[in-house]
Amino acid sequence: MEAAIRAIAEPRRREILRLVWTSELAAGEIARHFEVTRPAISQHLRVLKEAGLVSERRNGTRRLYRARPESIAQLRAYLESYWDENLRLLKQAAEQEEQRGTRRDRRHKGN
Amino acid sequence: MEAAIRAIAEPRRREILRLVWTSELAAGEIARHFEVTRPAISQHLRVLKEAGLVSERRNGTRRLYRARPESIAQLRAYLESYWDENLRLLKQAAEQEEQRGTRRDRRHKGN
DNA sequence: GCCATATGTAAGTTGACACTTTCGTAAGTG
DNA sequence: CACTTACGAAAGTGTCAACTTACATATGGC
Repeated sequence: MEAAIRAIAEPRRREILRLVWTSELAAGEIARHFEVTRPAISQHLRVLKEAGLVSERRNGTRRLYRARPESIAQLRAYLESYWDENLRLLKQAAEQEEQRGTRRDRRHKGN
Repeated sequence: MEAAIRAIAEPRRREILRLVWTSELAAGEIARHFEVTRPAISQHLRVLKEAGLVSERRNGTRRLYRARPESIAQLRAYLESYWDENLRLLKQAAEQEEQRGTRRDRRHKGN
């Protein structure tokens, strides 16, 4: 999961991921979309693969890559839970604040 | 935006962000939650601040940090649109595939 | 078997980055 | 005005990451 976040933090990898989202593409075809050298893309593909975000399939001399929807969904869910958990904490804090407010007059007035 | 993604790709910064999500905290208080030195946290705070994810307010000798919900929401929206846009492309591709399928018998039979 | 095609791997370079230790500085406290 | 507290800034270090240029490897066609 940690690897997945780091993987998509790199803009080029987000683009690659988008490319193989809808169709299986060979490494060379992917590389043709960019201005960097092919090995550079190869390395990005490895990062994406090790993060579980893409799958690789060999066909003849070519290697076909495609996005793995489940792992992507997992990553997405992780981030969602991050935002949501924090939002929950925020709400909770607000409620406790309110609680303290309504209870204030019950405390003995010192303090 | 790019800066924001890179900012939250770092686990420690995600933790910091979570800490200041619900309450404004001084740099020192934040640092106390971690095992690294205070300057290290100070640097993380700067990254978060430059990414717009936290705001800084000075009060006496202290600097109080707190999460900026709007920018966080923006980041979240950016990621959402990334997933959604891709999902849309995926659906579209599937539909076109289906289109091609139903139209196949209308094409003159060669090929 | 020979040659082209498609691709990963290795090694080296450069820059970024997460840290540390040291120093500077501004605000409170006696 | 010293002294402490709360910080960021500067400078140095080790590691990692995104590249590049070779090179190795596997498949397919002739």
